Amino acid sequence: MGENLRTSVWDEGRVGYRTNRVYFVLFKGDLNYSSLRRSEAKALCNIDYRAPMKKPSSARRTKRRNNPDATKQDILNTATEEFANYGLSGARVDRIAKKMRTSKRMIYYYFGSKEALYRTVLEQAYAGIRTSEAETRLDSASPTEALRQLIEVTFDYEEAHPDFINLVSIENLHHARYLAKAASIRSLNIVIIKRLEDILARGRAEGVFRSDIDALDVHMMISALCFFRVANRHTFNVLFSRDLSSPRVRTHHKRMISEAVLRLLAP
Amino acid sequence: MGENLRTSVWDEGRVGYRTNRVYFVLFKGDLNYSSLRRSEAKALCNIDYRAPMKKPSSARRTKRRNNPDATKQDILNTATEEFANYGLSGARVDRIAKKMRTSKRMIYYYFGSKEALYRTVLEQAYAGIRTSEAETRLDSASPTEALRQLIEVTFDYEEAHPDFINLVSIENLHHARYLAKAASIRSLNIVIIKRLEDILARGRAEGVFRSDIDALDVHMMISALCFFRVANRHTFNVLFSRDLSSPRVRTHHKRMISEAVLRLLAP
DNA sequence: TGACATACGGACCAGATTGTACATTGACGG
DNA sequence: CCGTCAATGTACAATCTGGTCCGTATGTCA
Repeated sequence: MGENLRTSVWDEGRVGYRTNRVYFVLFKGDLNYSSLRRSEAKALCNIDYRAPMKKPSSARRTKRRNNPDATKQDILNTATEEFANYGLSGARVDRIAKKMRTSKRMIYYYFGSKEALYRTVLEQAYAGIRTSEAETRLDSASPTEALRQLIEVTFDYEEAHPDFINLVSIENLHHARYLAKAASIRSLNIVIIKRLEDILARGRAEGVFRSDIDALDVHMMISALCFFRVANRHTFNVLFSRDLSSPRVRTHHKRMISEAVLRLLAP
Repeated sequence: MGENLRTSVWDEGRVGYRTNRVYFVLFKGDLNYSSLRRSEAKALCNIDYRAPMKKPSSARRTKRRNNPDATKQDILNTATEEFANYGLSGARVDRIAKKMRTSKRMIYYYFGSKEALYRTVLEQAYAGIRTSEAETRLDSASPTEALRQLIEVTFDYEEAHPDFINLVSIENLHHARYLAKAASIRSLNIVIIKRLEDILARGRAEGVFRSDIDALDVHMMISALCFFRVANRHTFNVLFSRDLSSPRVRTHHKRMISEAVLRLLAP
């Protein structure tokens, strides 16, 4: 390569960091070309290489406070919003960095890569809904009332967390590849199924629920009805001019969904 | 620009199309830089500009067949798959080009930009499902039977077209921004609502349907239940180990969904 | 107080990706 | 045949973007 290469740099030209000059090189002998790194250029051209290094803009330079936990959570919160809005490929690390109080460097310091950050965001989001469900107590009531309460909790949570809904949609577009790597999530989700099974068993014993529809079916049905309203509200609104997030519609649908599930479960 | 610019080209250098040489330029006076176009370089440097032109690799050079319509449709089909699998930002124009029988150039020739291509793909996909629905005749039967048939048609179509489902999810992540630009789509979708209204009206007249749930509610419910099974099958499978696309589950759910809607509508 | 590990900032690199410049080739009317 | 224009192929160019280099600051423990 060396002998096939010739370089030329302007008079008074310094090839270096933040200089006003830009240099270019020519190759002979093949179709490929490439610009040189500064270090290569330095060696090849024997240029005075002085990195000017900015003066730290003295004025508005607040004292740095080390706070690893806050930094980490700041990154996660900002990233959740970014990934939920733009997807994994659409999300921009630079944009996350700009919105944070810290720098892009820290994303890589704490999470290693964009993909790893996405995975962490996903895990945190799933943990959110499941622990929220787990915290609501509803054992006392009748099976019918317990089920209605469970439905309403799901409805309310999904209404209140469109970011989570988006993340689930996005993850499905990825064939749940990243979710599959988060083993912890699975055990969290078993809980809600166990709970549903419990309610269903009680209802069947009392003769108020049929037995050819199992807990997973019911969970799917509840999820489907609640999820769609949030996930697809934009296309629905564009196509049919009905705003699914308006209070009136929300109240109506909340009752309707409960009723649909309960009616279906009647023997 | 002219006076701030100095150029240099190698001895015996021809700056031109497919030449072995590459030229570089230096700017003075500001931080920006840019390489020159060939044509600019030609003018500025007074270089002998002779485009060498590749010899057409004689051997495997099949005769070109002009076929604009086929080319266009080839692009659209390939792009549909790509966008459905990767989303708008995740899709790669180069990857589409590679899968096609034609070149990337043609995408820009016919569609202008990646985004415009996406918009066309979206319109075509929506047109697909609505015309498919419009083609099924189901006026003869009783309201209950007509509704059941409509549900099953929707169910079957969405099962058979996961690409369409993905595109809808993707479009919702974009807040339906691109769908909103496709005015034609809206009128297509009104048709199915009109049809539902018709069935509901007949059913109410016969006293078999309640009247506090309207066509849009019913459409949402049907869509939600059918859509979720396809859209969220991956996360569902990972979390609960139930394959929603298996024939057994499909049959079960198809019946269950019809029943859920019909039971809800009963007075 | 000073050494060491952890936390941090910002320029900048390298490769990926969209889009374009510029050429040739095919089809078709005259 | 020949001019013209739509259709097509190839090699770039411009830019965007994930990720890293290298240097500095902060805290803490002996």
